[in-house]
Amino acid sequence: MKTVTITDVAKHAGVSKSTVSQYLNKRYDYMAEKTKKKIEQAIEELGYQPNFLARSLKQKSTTTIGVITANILHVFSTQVIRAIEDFCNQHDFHVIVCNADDDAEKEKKYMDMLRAKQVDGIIIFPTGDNVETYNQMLKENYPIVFVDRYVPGLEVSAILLDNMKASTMAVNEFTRNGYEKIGLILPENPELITPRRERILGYKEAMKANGLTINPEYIQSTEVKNMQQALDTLLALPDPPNAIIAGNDLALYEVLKYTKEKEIHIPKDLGIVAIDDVPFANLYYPAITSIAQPAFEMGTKAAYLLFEKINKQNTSSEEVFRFEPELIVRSSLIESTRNEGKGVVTSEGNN
Amino acid sequence: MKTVTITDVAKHAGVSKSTVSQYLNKRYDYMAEKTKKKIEQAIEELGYQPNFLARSLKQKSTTTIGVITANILHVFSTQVIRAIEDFCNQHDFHVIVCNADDDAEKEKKYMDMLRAKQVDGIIIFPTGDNVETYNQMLKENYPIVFVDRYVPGLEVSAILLDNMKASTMAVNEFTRNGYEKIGLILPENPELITPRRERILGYKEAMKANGLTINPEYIQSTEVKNMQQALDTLLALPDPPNAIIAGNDLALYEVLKYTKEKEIHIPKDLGIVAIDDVPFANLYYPAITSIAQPAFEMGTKAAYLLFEKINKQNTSSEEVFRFEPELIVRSSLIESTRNEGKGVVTSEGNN
DNA sequence: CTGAAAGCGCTTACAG
DNA sequence: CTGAAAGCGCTTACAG
Repeated sequence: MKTVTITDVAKHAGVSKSTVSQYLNKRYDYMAEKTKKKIEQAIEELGYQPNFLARSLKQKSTTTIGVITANILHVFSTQVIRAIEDFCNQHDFHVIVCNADDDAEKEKKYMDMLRAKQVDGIIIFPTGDNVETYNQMLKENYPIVFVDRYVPGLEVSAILLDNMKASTMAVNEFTRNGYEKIGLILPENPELITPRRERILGYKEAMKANGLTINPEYIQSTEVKNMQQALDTLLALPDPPNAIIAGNDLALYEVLKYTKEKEIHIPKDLGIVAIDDVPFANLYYPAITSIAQPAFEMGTKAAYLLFEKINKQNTSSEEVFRFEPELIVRSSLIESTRNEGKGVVTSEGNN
Repeated sequence: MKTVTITDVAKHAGVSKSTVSQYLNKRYDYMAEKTKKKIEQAIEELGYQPNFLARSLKQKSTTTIGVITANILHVFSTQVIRAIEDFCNQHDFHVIVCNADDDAEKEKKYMDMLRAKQVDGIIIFPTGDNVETYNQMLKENYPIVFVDRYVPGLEVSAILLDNMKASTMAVNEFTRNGYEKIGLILPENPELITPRRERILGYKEAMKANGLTINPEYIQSTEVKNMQQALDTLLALPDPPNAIIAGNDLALYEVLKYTKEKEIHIPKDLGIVAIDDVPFANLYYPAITSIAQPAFEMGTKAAYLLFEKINKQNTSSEEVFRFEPELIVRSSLIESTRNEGKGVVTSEGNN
């Protein structure tokens, strides 16, 4: 099946390519009705479909963006991508999805190829390990936006959770109910990965603010596959915690797996607060008190920001946007008798 | 920042564009060492990055494919996409992800634009409502593969779960343990959506095969938002089921939400088997007996098949591939004392 | 071993 | 109101 081009249409309709092109781009300003009709008919008869690639080459826009995420299997990433895709679809853009798996080399390969393919911009959950490339894009004024993580020292717009606040909320929810021995478990690499670093920091500060001492052994940052053991260690301490903050969804899975296997009762034996609200937190026995992040708003904002850059509307300096976490009180810790009413305490997102 | 092109490199290196192009495509056969060096250096000095678009226009391949899924938020879709993306990445392809939301118009728009952008092929979870476009692509020999669903009467390669077998397994797991009053709940539109249609069919046949009568009221196929009510209806029946098959992950969420709210005890009051194994099925109290589908293998196979078509290796007729579901026995139904050993009964996927 | 020329399928001033 | 021409940034026979 030979592909039919604009030249074929022009011939068939007895007009020039230019005119057909005008038609396609809806520049009817000075177009005779019958010319329109002729072209319309030629297109119909030949089953012509414009080649977007050729147009992109000329117009220097592919109406396509790239998203480089750590791993699309994480619920948060999926939700962010969904929001981005929705936004893009409304603007007739497409999104190329890439999984960098926290691997700097993969990330670099994706960034390079995506740009070679002339995507109009890239949204990245950065590994943080390709500073040179990030910088190069910045220098070229190539539209990029970071999500979930930022890279210190780089002037890139970033969409982040207020992670300090998230762990503060978690700690406070415990202390408010009389807990003092609060552990924290989350995946490895807190130096590199913004949310992990900040959540640990926020935890520490909140502990201090509550007049509690920080026991370094109470903080377990480790590979997911070692978490069962980390939990063993944590609970075998001479003075073990009676409360645990699951630093993200992966950590929560591991904690629940552990408590189930060891028949540790929540909240009687152990109180739990999870950062990242997963769909089943509400269905669990007991329902898990969580700190939710507004994934959809964050994704939408990222897309919005990228579009501003693409359209050069925002030549202002790069900014960091912090989104508010939301505490969803459920039943995974024992409530002390206290003055405050029971129920959902929320703080609305600002963006 | 003016973008630097192959012409600039040629000038800078003192050679022709053709030679630079040869270099870029690693056709060194007859290239003098010093020519290579000169070009290499010019590229380095200018920070040249080839424009893939221009190449694609000429070579008629974008090394990009499209995936049109119903909704990336569904765990199954996410897993399939992850597998596809992995496969593509290994072959230096990219994937554009689209959410059709079971909306035929959205699907059509995506199909059209994706082709206009000259993607090399498309993997679709079809709505089934764009037969004309599907047919057109087929006629043009445009590479497409269907996943999860197929469209009757269309000769398109499709990757499907053996849905009949999945519900048969679910029914048998119940009957084997003495259950006879088995309900089925799943989302609406069983006429259109293959897995739903087939799961109902498989359920009916398995009931018959077990000598059980089919009570139409036991089958609830309804919008997700009406499922709570459907469950009410189901359990308010004069002779209500004591076992329910959740026809997919969404249905399972609704069932668990319902049982939790109504304080219905699983498995004492109600036995549950879920089709689609969700990550938390294993963590739930009680752990949910599930029929898993091999999402990753299915995604990989879809990508593999599409690549065969793209490379014209597979000009043979279109085929339907059925993947084997796997029964994972857990604790959401009461086991009768019986001869078979307890434990995980699996049937391996074949592909 | 390397270069000139044509071409991929469009768009866009510009001329008439 | 419409067309001829140049150009987007590459690749690819072909000639020398």
